[in-house]
Amino acid sequence: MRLDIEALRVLDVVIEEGSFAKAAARLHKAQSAISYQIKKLEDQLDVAIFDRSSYRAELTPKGKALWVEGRRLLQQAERIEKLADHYSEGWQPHFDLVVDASLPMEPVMKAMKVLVDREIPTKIQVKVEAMRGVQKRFEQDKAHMMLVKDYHPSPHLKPVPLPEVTFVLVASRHHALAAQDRIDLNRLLEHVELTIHDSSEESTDRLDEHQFGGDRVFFMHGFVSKKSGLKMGLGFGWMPEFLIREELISGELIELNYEGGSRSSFTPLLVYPTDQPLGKAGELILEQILSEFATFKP
Amino acid sequence: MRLDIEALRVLDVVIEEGSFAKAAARLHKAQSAISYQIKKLEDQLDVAIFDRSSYRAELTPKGKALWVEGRRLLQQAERIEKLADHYSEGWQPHFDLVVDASLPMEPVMKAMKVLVDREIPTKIQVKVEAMRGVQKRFEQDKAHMMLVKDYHPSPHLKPVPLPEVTFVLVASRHHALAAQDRIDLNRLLEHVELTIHDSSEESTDRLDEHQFGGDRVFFMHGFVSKKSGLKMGLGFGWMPEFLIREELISGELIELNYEGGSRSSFTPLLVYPTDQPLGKAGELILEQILSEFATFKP
DNA sequence: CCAACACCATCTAAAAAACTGATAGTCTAT
DNA sequence: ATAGACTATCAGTTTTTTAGATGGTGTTGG
Repeated sequence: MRLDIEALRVLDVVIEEGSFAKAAARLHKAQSAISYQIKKLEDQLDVAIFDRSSYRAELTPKGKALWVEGRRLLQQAERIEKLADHYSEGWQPHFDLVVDASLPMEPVMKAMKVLVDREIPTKIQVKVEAMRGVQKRFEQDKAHMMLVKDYHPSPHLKPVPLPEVTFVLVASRHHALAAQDRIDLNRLLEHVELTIHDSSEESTDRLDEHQFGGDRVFFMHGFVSKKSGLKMGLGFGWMPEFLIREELISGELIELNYEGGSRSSFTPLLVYPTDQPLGKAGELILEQILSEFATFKP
Repeated sequence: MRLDIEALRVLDVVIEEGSFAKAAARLHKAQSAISYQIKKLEDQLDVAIFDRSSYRAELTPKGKALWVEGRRLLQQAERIEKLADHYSEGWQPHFDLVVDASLPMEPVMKAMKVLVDREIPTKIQVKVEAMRGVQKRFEQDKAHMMLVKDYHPSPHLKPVPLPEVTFVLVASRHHALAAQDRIDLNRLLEHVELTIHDSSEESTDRLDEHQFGGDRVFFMHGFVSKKSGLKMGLGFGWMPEFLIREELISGELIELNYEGGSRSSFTPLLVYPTDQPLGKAGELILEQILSEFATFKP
């Protein structure tokens, strides 16, 4: 017979109350039951927890050390029970959110902070991916929600529109294209294009709508490195407007005068599966993200 | 009925083995006993841990999360059992050692490091005190050992001599006394004496043997601050030779030419009570400290 | 396609553990 | 001294846990 929790619970109460008898009263048990549990614990651990030589049973140093460890175990037990309670109340253990890198992170972060502050029992994971990698990750991880620029529709997926995001075609002010007027596609293709590396590996064949397909395309690993590549004049490329607002104002990055249009807007979508309920955490996250995006001004 | 460890143990084995039946085999129990324990756990926590809709019982996400928490509880339970085992093997929960500040700490530290490296289950506490504070703390805390310069003998205390420690009467080279020849006591008392504050408060009346009792005595809070006080020329005072060896060689501190003798040696003692066994940890500590002191060359 | 197998739930009876209530011994305080 | 508070222990009862048997369901391999 191995260590069991009940004995530790009894030990804890005995020490708190100061005597077996009082502990029995508090636990609504007979005093003999307390004696039994303590004796059992001592037999199991083969340690004298109480010193019976004096009148009142006194805690030995070893007993005290074991008590301290026992309390840690009881705390862990309570954690588990509380966790299970949360589950019964409709909280899920996990909530996975996949976000397209071209969307502003700030409202997502703010929404997460609100949830963290509320001490939600659900463990929330946010994964940032690019292009087709978003939906791939969403399906692969069986995630609960994604924020995307574009996605493969399905009867099981419900989209909710988010505020528009504008992309601008830019290059460094020192870049050859920066000074040119009425640039056509061929002219553009003579230069290096910077784009984001699709996080779903193999698909080098498919092109994103914000990608021209010239001979020399540099794949960057996120908008942060893409932006610094653009700033150092490595090439030209599309950038979300909210990420380069300052550089456009300061003139560090120049909006290209491209014939096909140097601006392009799209409506990002919040997508979630309808074949399973969002759950308590999901509803909250949905609500928070929508509210944060609604008030978001970059 | 509350959460119990046995159910978590069963859950863990079931998940490891992949099926109720295999878990039953490994635990030398009937398969129905496994079913019972898992069902009980699910009832207690009111959470579906396994999904029985498919052929093999599959762990649900909630079940997995609870399993992870359950394992932490099992680990804590093992900790407790192991701790109790150590106790049965003669290890004590605590070992308190009080050390006089005028003794070299290096061998003590080295001895402690050896014990820590051996991963002794006993929690060792070292407390450094000064003068009469050493024995006071020893008695007050019912410590298991002390390293002292001097102590009140008792039939229950056994002393073991340690290598000699030499005290030197010194002052800064810039101090008025530094240049003087054949200093007598009266001359000495004209100057400020630096000494260590006895850590047993009230006893301002009793003087340590290394204390002259002039009008202006500065009480420092340890040999470190005493040394810096001496170096900045605040006064004169006794210092253990091993602590100021470098300063004596460099001439930063000068050994005073005092009539009564500028050097004084004593034999520090390792003292422990004989009315209770030292225990496994105590024996080891005794052995280590003696060996470290024996080989200690400052 | 079917037979052999592996999986799990459920039932009953039996074993084990935990508890109660009573009693006795010990110590404290008045 | 005596009442009161403390714990150990015992016998008997209740509760929990287990084994063993059975049945339904799904898988696998000839």
